[in-house]
Amino acid sequence: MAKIAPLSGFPEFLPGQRIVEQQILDTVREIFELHGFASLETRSVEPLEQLLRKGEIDKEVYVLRRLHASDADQPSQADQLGLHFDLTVPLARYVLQNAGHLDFPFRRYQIQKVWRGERPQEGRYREFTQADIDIIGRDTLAFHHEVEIALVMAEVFAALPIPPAIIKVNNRKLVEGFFRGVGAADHEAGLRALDKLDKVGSDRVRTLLIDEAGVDSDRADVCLQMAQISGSDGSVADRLRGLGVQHPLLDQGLDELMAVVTAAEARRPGAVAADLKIARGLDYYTGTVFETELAGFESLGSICSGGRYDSLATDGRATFPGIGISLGVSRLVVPLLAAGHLQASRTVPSCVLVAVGDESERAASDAVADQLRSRGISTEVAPQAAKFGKQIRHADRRGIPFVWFASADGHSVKDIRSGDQVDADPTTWNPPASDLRPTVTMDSGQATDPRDPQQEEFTS
RNA sequence: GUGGGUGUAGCUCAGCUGGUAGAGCGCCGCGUUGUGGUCGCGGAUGUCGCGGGUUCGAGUCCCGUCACUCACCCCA
Repeated sequence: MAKIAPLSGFPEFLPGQRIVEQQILDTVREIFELHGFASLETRSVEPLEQLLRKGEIDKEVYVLRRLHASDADQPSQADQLGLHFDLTVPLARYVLQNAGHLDFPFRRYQIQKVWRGERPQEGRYREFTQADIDIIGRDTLAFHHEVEIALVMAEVFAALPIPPAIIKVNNRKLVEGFFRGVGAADHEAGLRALDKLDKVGSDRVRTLLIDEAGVDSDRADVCLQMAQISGSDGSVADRLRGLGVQHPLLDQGLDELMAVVTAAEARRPGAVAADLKIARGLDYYTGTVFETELAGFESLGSICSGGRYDSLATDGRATFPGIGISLGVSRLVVPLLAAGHLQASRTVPSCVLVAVGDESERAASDAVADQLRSRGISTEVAPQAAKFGKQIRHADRRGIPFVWFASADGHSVKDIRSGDQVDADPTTWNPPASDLRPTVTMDSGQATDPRDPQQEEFTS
């Protein structure tokens, strides 16, 4: 029999892994809604023209084509449909389209698949799930939302059974002002160079700054010093000012950066830190930018990124500035599962397996199952009236904690982990609350409830 | 798109200079004739990625191809 190979970059889960992902998605959704973000789903496709605004053809967009389309009705680029590669561009289109029906500032979350036609690697996929929150204003958007957005994500990280995640913040105005202040010819090239600091080291970045960004060789070191500044208190501003670079944009960016960092530090210490080397590739960001580093998984890159965009959407009369951040659910979950750090307590939702003594007694077992289900206990009935040993094994393989035995003498339920078996009444029996649903465990033996912010510390 | 690595049982892998394919784990059965897990004994499983070539003979050598994977680029 021919083996079906997996399709690279299109991750799929086994049932137990899917349970982990679903619980994480449930937690994300719950916290987003706790903060009043409304759910939105946009279509999977946008006109190619919309996706490629500013003529960037380097974006790896998957296009959609009818199998039976003839060469004659080859659509123009304007009509061609592409799968969206993020959730921000569709949001911009949606806001313009529905501006008359929306109330501003408009707060929405969106958890959907996106597609990018890139070469896959660990943590980067061709089809993956993003969880976005954005706040969109009409003409203006108050600055405090930038703090709010970061703190909502920080709350998500605190609630998830994952290693510590730190949101790194920088500001485009600050960096641009800095590069103007040191007389760089191309501040965008400078940005890209600094972004590589962790990867290629300061010597190579110095070369890039000089060759690509046009920084004078004697000022390249000042840029490197700037890039090495990070922290979550006022010393960040002091160290930056100590470098002596002057530019109005730099001052404005620094004020904004410090406002985000100090406000976040006051409300959730340790969750957010300034880091002046982070750049963010996407070109529509105009101020605050976010990246998130997952402890022990730094090589994945950012698991959650976003920022402020002043002019992503405009209809000529009004502009719609926004602030948003996007959690790469797949980038977070797939590597943690692959490394074996996350485990579900079982591979099925079932809390109870009702044994079947003989096929002639199946109806009685079904009745027990229905009684348990009516009280919210996920229950399945044994597929065969096999030996009880096999039925217990059926439950054991799947991690189902309880097996129910019904006989003419009465009912009993066995906790197959302890082996304890007790008489029970299907109309009143309840499992311990912790067994009602599958639980997600981080590493070995540490049960964590994704909804419980008091989760265990990650140990690697 | 560019460059490197790897394809052998369900999984992880061994298989030397060519000589008819192996281990561990898992799976199935029995011991234990209707209460699993431990233990013991027994058993099943392969187009050796695919196509071609060299050879008496190819998992092994050569060519091609596909897939997976890592790095660059870029990003969640």
